Amino acid sequence: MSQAPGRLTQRDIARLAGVSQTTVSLVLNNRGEAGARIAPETRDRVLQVIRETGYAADPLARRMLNQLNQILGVFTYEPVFPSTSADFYHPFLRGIEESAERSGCDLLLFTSAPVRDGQRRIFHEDNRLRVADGCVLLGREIPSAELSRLVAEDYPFVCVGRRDDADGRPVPYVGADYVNATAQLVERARSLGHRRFAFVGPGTGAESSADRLTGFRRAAGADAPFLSADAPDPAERLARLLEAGVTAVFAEVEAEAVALARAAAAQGLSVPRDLSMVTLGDPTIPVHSSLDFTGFHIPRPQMGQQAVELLVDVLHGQTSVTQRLLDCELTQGETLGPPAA
Amino acid sequence: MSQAPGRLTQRDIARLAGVSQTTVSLVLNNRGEAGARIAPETRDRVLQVIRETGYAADPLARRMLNQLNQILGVFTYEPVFPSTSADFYHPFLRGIEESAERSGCDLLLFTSAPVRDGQRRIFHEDNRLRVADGCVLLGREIPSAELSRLVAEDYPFVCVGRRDDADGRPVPYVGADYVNATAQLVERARSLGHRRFAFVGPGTGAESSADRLTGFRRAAGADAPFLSADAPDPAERLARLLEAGVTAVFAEVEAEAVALARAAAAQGLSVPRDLSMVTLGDPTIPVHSSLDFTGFHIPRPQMGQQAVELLVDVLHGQTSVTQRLLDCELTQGETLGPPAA
DNA sequence: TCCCAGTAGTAATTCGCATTAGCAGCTTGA
DNA sequence: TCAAGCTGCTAATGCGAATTACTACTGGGA
Repeated sequence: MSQAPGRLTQRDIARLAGVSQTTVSLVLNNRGEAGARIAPETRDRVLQVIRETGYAADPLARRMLNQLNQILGVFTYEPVFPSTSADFYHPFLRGIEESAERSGCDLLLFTSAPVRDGQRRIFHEDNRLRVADGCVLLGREIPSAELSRLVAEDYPFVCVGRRDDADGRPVPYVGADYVNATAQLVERARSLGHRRFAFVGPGTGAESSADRLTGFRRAAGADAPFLSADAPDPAERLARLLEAGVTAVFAEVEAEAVALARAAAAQGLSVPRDLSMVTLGDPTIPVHSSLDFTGFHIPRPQMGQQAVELLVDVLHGQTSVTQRLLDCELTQGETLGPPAA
Repeated sequence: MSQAPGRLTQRDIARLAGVSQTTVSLVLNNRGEAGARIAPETRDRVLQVIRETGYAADPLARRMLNQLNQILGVFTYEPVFPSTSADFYHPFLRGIEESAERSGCDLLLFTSAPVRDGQRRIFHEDNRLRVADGCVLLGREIPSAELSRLVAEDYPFVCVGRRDDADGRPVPYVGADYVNATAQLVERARSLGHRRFAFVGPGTGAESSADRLTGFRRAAGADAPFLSADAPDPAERLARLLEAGVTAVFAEVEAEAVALARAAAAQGLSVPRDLSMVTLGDPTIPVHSSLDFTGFHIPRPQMGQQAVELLVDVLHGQTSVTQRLLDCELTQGETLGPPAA
């Protein structure tokens, strides 16, 4: 019915060049020279028509035959261009874009995925994942059901951020080594003389949360206090920490660190003189604070970049290692100092 | 490669239910009741098998039939996710994304377009424009040669931002009415008592520049001073304006307004007491300034949104009006006041 | 003169699904 | 009794591109 006005097909090209559709296809796919049993003269004629018309193969038709289209999908669990959290997601996307450009691929944003229960879902009636050759997945938390299904269907994809196995099968990813970065920060605190550490934050749910807690526990000991930030009042949380004799606090979220620091200031305590404070990664939500926190940087652009590179390798069957962890750079900051004597 | 091994097809379902593929298709598509001449018994049997197997139609195959791929291209003349200028382009893209989501389309970013002469080009060897059903074009300045070719090829596209005709043929766009917004600001200044106005900025090149100058001239008179910001020294430009007796300056670019204001302050002049200053649109480059400029807002998200809507309409042959101008909202600000007596 | 090999192209088929045309078998109606 | 009209299903076709199988032609050697 709704006839696409100008969609050109190989038949059109064939007609214009006075050859068969097969010939057009051969010209396009044996571009090199090997095995192409097409006279140079003919090939040039066909290519000329293609150039003049700007013909490009229908990606759907090609995917029907399991061909690659140089199209990489990008699936985000939040809108790509939001006002909030833009600052956080952007660097990943910048890396993705950069890498896609280098490998000559176009990026397909799956904006068609409808939001359900406040989240986008990959799998829905009419999911168009297969339009892309493969897909990069971006999101703090990715429902494991979706991951399982992707793995089960053998769909080529790479997550940005480490992921747990899905149904016992490894999930391809390029992640940041939060475990190690967190552990290193604890060690740094220890070498400054701290002995009582505490972790404040969710610590569960997303892998990124769990990894930070894991790193903390590894270095601080399994019995070090772990405070989920549920308690409504920062002052109360601070009080509990001080009661426990904690001298160095590791906050998963920068916002929490800021809240605690403020509560401390309200009590006349100063950071880091009376209490050291470390944040575990770049803020997801922009926070206003004059404090230059000690912590680490997440190598976001690199993660995006390498995710695309890995995906391309996977698509070309050029790799068997599908999981990469990148180091985080520790930042000096000014919120970690020796404990009060 | 990416074909899931055990992927079910209607043929499989048909075999399992002991019917033909056609029947399966009919059962699935005439679900309602109209025209479906399938015995309830048969239909139930088919549905049963579908339920048991979890079969889902391949969306690619479906889309093959109704000619539209639901892929909208987005061509930007700069990278989409840069660190600089992100603030300016983002709102457009947010609108585009939002609208694409609503119309169930995916967005294809043409990251594969190579950069030549410091700019991306649509048309290059092997351009993949036609992979998408149509395309949204984003950029301050779009080479008219490219526009001409798009129009000539009858390729469905919509520009964000007004564009001049290409080779005498109208270019589809959703733009902002800079002419009117600028003229209104001049009128506002006039009603405050100003009589000598000046326009500072390129004023030519991109349509967006030209439109502002046009609006300015329309309201201020063709002989009002127009200063291209070429002169290297802001102080010098300021001097020239004051010499000419100008009391209200209309700066195309916020950065220029800031520079002039600074130069004025250096001479002990204050804005708006000694000199009124108006900026014509949101800053393209973030500028640090404590001044809250009088000017207007560009309805960027709306422009992006409507560009997609228009494109979709064009693709469905549902519209003949392919040019839209949106109003800009004037901002009060504090840099426009009555002229010094 | 005939056969084999090589060259340059085309017809036919495939992917998974929707749609159209059509084919049996069973009522009706006159 | 037979054409006309249903009912319930299937064969055939098409979407656009890739691939396989095949054909038509040209030379060269014996």
